[in-house]
Amino acid sequence: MTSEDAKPARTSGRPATIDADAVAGLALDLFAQHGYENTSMEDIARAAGIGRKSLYRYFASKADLVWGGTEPVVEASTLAFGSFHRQGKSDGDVLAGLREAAAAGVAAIPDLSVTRGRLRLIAEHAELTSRSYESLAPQRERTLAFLVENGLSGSAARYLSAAYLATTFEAWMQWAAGSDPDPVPYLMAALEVLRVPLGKAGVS
Amino acid sequence: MTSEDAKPARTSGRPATIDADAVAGLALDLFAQHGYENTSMEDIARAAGIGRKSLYRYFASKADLVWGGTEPVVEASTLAFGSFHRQGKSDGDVLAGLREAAAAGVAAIPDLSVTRGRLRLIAEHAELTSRSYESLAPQRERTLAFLVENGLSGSAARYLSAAYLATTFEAWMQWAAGSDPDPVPYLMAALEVLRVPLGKAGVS
DNA sequence: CCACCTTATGACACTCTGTGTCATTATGTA
DNA sequence: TACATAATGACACAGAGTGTCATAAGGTGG
Repeated sequence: MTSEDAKPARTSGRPATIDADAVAGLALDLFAQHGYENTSMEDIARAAGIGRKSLYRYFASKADLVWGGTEPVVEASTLAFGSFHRQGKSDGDVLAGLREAAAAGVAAIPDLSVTRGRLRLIAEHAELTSRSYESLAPQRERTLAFLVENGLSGSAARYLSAAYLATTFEAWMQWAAGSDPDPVPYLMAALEVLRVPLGKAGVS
Repeated sequence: MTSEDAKPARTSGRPATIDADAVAGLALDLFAQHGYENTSMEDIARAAGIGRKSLYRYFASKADLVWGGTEPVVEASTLAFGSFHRQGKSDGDVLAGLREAAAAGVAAIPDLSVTRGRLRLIAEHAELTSRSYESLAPQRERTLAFLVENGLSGSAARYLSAAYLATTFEAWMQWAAGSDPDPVPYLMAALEVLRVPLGKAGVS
């Protein structure tokens, strides 16, 4: 999400002058100040000193301004899946892998208070809460792949990954609603409701 | 959702001339024929022979035309929770209650093929899939209440109900994607990934 | 130092969703 | 027949999101 990585360092052409992260932060401020629906994309663009169309070039939708910052968490969870597998624990409890992934996501967040603000904003607006399904789609795929790699059948993996996404999201929301500094206990409690169905090793 | 119940039988005033169910059915036909996003509310209104504003009086949003028909399922599940409790099995496995509720929802559907079409449409459009969070909100509350009444702690109930909603939704989507007539096996398989966390009876 | 090329930028116009207002119409009741 | 009630739709509006296109700005090669 940060504006400097990913981009393969172009050799020519006009360089970007807009700092996407700064604009997103500014938008969050405006949302906190005037309310989400009372702040139009036009308002945000004007406050950022850019055109509305330019704003849309960096953020595909208004919701992206809020959800955009969650991508690093997904990325970190993905990496945790990778290392879990490589450590050769794959014959063990895949739930341990899910726990590790959830905790790794937490560790990837530089400033939890910003995340709390973001999640509270999401909780307050159904339009944003709904977006969780789409925003977590990459994580759903990664989780599914991890579970299948570790011996679960396709359908069991699908249901377990759906449950994993839903419970961890709910855990984050519960954490955000309160004032506890550490979200990990919430995540661990949430994952307590999951189990690996019997006869998991159907393949290979 | 049907246009005749719920309404407390007014004593005077002009009676409604619009059949909401018929309009929703017509909209589904148009969506199937021209695609969801290629069909505007204006198109639907025109095809139904009514004004766009009147259409919005019956359906708060375009998504409601698709999701509206799922309310009976939620209602039936709710009733199943009630009877489960009254049968005095509440000291037993609450997961059995969830299974009963899921199955009861299936039994409440008059024509499964219509539901399959609806769910396929939902699956194809992220905009509609997202809506599941909002559309299932009543069911989330009912499930939460059921679990709490049966001795789960607030947080465990919250996580379990989130997982219940997510897995059953995923089960419905899996069923809709295929051609099996009965969704129940999908639902039962999905619920296999759930468990009641230890120390559930923390209250009362 | 200049020409060129690539890309960011924003002005303009447009469609569609969703909402609010308000006059009109139709129907059952007194 | 008058009245109250509620459905209906015409009109107008804000805002999200998209497409097109001319222009500006900086780097690269001559």
